[in-house]
Amino acid sequence: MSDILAELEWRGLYADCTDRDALTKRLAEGPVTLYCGFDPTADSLHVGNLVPLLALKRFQDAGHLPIALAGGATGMVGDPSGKSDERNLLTPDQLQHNLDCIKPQLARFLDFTGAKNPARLVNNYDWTGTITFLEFLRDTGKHITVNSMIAKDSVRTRMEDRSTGISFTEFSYMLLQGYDFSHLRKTFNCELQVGATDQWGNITVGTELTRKKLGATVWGLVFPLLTKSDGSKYGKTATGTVWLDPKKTSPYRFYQFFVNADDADVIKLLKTLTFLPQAEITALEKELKANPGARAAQKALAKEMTTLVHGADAFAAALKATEILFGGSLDGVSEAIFNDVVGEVPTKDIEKAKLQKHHSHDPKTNSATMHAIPFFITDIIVHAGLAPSKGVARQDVADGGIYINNVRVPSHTRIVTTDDLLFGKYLLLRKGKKSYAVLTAK
RNA sequence: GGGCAGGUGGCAGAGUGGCCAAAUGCACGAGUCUGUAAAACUCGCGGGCUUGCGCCCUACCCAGGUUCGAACCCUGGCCUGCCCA
Repeated sequence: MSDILAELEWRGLYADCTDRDALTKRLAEGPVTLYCGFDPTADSLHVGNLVPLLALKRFQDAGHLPIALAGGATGMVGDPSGKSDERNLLTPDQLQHNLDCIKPQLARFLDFTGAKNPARLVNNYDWTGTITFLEFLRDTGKHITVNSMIAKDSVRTRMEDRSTGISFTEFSYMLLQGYDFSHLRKTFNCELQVGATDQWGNITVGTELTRKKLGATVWGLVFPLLTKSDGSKYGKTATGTVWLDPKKTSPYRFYQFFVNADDADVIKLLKTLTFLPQAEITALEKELKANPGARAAQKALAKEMTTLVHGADAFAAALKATEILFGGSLDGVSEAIFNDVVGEVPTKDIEKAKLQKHHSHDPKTNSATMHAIPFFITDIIVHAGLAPSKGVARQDVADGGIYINNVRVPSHTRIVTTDDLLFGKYLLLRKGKKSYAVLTAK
């Protein structure tokens, strides 16, 4: 059994542990059952969830038994950790939907079939949902003092915040999560809970509760929050969160997200998010230093992540689309090749009838009055989702940031016609350097 | 239940009767430079119309009111914090 803690530490995944020496010893003795919880706050996991999720896999690969916990109960309450505002409660329907979406995502990365150390997927609603309030107060609440609860960072920051405060509901969250730990210890002999550092307070409630209720020693281990070099949270882009669900974030976008990693972040990301061995990452680090322009590390990262999350085929398709779009001129690109791009980048349909060729293309003559509803470039951009409004689209064109088929659009009075279609049906739009969209004329 | 403070754009935070679509910072978008990087610099950043000057609409918790005119004053709500009971 390899030294998983050392491995995690090298990868920058070790932030803190409730008792490192004891845990190290215990891990060396044999397989340990461990768990990590994921609350169904959205209908998909996102890149930020990957660190703890992949950590479960790392443990499994090292011979331990991971439990992925879907927070059907905790999700009903809302974790105040790291949140500056009280959150709106999700409706039971939303929760159930989110839960249904997240479960397969959790299952995807773990092996449930192995004979030796199969993974488990549980839902804490199954054991929390039936507990009565009084039972909870007597059997669980009694063990934890409010004094210690108030001292937790997640609570204190909210208590110090002059404008929001914290509701009793969210305040109680840590007890619920702590209860999970003791329950899992009792039913599955789960001895370790892992999570991001913002879970530290919740985890220690669990270890304390387990000790007091069961007289058992369990451990907590936390990973650093995934942050960028500037300290901001990772996994958010301009367009929003990078989701694991391909319907919410296409594999192409997913790939692009990682290809765009900063030099300052990419090595850290390789360590924390991939399973690439140490030697390979060290080599990439050297390569990055020697020849940063080649961005080999970013490409390797994007490849690993896309393959891991979406599979080899999706990666191949994303790569192909990338090579075409970022390969320079579109000249000489055949329809067959271009077809590979369609569907990889965001695609929208457009009515071909409305793109009919107009007699005059001269913007100065104000063709708008001569033809029925011509398609101005600004309309097209908004339609394609590259700009939120026509005003912004107009500005983008004025800045020189809009391209049709990789040719810069000179004026927002530019009218789009069937002449612009590639292969008689596609329109390739680009905003800035790297935002692409394809419109398909039908 | 009472007293006090406060609720402004994605966030932070000015403004406290007309000069306010609202300072400043952050975030974000485009441009230049590059390497689909970072930093720097320029421009933009509620919506619509306009080549442009500019024009129109909707906005400063909600609902009313005072006023020629309100984010700003008044009344009544709702929400939050602090203190007292």
